[in-house]
Amino acid sequence: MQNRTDTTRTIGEHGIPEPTLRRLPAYCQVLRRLAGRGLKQVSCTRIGRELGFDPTQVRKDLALAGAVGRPKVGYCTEELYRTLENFLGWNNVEEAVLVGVGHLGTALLGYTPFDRYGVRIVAAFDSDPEKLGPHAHGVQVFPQTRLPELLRRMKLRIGILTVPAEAAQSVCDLMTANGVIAIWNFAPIALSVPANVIVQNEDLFATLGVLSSKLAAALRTGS
Amino acid sequence: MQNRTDTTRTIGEHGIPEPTLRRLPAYCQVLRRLAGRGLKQVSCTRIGRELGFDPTQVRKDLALAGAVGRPKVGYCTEELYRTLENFLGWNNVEEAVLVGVGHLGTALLGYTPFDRYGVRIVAAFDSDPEKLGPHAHGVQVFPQTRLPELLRRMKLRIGILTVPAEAAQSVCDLMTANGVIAIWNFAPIALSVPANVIVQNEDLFATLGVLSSKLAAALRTGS
DNA sequence: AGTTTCTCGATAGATTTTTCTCGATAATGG
DNA sequence: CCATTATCGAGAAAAATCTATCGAGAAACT
Ligand SMILES: NC(=O)c1ccc[n+]([C@@H]2O[C@H](COP(=O)([O-])OP(=O)(O)OC[C@H]3O[C@@H](n4cnc5c(N)ncnc54)[C@H](O)[C@@H]3O)[C@@H](O)[C@H]2O)c1
Ligand SMILES: NC(=O)c1ccc[n+]([C@@H]2O[C@H](COP(=O)([O-])OP(=O)(O)OC[C@H]3O[C@@H](n4cnc5c(N)ncnc54)[C@H](O)[C@@H]3O)[C@@H](O)[C@H]2O)c1
Repeated sequence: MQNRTDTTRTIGEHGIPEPTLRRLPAYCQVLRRLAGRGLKQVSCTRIGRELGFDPTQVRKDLALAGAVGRPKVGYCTEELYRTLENFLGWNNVEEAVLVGVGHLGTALLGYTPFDRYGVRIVAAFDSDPEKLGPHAHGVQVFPQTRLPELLRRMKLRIGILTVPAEAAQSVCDLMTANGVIAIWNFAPIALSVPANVIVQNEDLFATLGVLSSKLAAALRTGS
Repeated sequence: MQNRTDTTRTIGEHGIPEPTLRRLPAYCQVLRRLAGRGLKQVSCTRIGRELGFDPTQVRKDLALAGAVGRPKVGYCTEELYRTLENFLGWNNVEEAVLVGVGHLGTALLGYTPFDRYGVRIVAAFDSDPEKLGPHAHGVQVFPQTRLPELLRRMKLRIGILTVPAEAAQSVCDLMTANGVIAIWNFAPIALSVPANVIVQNEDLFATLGVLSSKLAAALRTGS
């Protein structure tokens, strides 16, 4: 089909389709569950049924992540899980910083099984003096003013951003200026960052938008 | 291209591509911001620049949502905003129920500007007696046992699910059995529901997976 | 042992989504 | 008034993604 001079451009280093990438965590969860039930072998058909995905798609996704299976048998549950975990970078946990200990930030700080997902929050910051002090799981909340100093000292590379939208860009700048190269952004705003920095927006309202527009459509049609 | 007997099947009633649907809320946010600055007219180029999207894509998205603009001028900011809001169903706010007043549920209950996004949480439920009573914004937390009764009485159609994964399916069943037809699910598990029920999963770990695998790839390559 | 059945892996086909190109239109500035 | 420029709208092309098909291997059953 496409015989330009240089195909295989996109598949440079981590050139996995993003939709695939977004499905991998779901596979991990299913595998953990099935492994917990003592299932040694697992097939794409099975995984697909659990998640409502097409088996062929599952197979393709797993292949892209580097998994290999055997005909009739499927994949070894444990091995497949480790392959995915390794691919996602979840086997060696990265330490992370969280800025903005409000409603959402507190919820994230309180979420225990985060290190299962490759991230451990080791420090938090807030500009509000009332938020300071030790928090859940012994994570300390520091005053925002100490962010540059501590960030440099601790060499944290992942930043979680849960401040109001107005403050997001300036906090983001502060993070990137002090060594953060990957940002998980919960503020509903597009951040502008240096070229080498990775930003992933957790856009809750995108999901809500899909939900409510589908609902609106269903109500128009249905009754 | 496709001259089957019945084309225009997919474009039945709400046949907008889902990626488009997911971008619409972002356009709303930008428009709100720009309108706040007194901007009467706005172009796709401008919106695209704010969000890092391709202008053509913005134009196509807006067209799909039913917006019309004028050459050289662009769109009327206010009118465009209302068009999108109307398309998303965010102009008439739906009342919603939240089940699971834990870390995440509390954060959502505490989020003031939800009604700007078409949803108002009017009741919450939890199986833990300690969580009962009045909560932020006067939302009452009821015991889980009263869910069927109150759900039927209040005729709520949107359910927000923030219970642990193990409990998610049973709570979901309870919701759908009592009139809920749209579920915003935060539990990391695939729900099975009757055919007419809409489920949107807010899969936080999908985003985190993309982030960490990109970071892992960058670290492998870069340094 | 032979047959059946289930599954992976690869390839090709279909569909969806994004990007590009073009002409028409309206404001702006000489 | 006319050239210029910015913009929408529509349609085509390109790219990405998803789905279907087929062959071969491995286990289970007869
Ligand atoms: N709570 C939710 O359910 C929810 C849902 C969707 C999106 N969000 C988004 O998440 C972000 C946080 O929401 P929230 O409800 O937790 O808000 P919040 O107001 O409860 O918390 C924000 C926190 O950030 C702190 N902060 C403000 N400016 C700061 C600065 N410059 N440096 C450091 N800390 C600063 C505040 O002191 C506060 O503790 C917002 O952008 C919001 O739009 C929240
Ligand atoms: N907190 C986070 O940052 C976070 C992040 C990602 C995903 N999640 C997911 O969101 C969900 C909630 O997380 P959380 O941290 O708020 O958990 P949590 O344990 O703090 O809260 C769960 C709440 O649900 C209630 N509950 C349990 N079973 C119930 C039942 N059958 N009926 C009614 N209520 C019941 C509990 O009493 C508790 O109040 C989980 O599925 C979790 O995996 C949370």
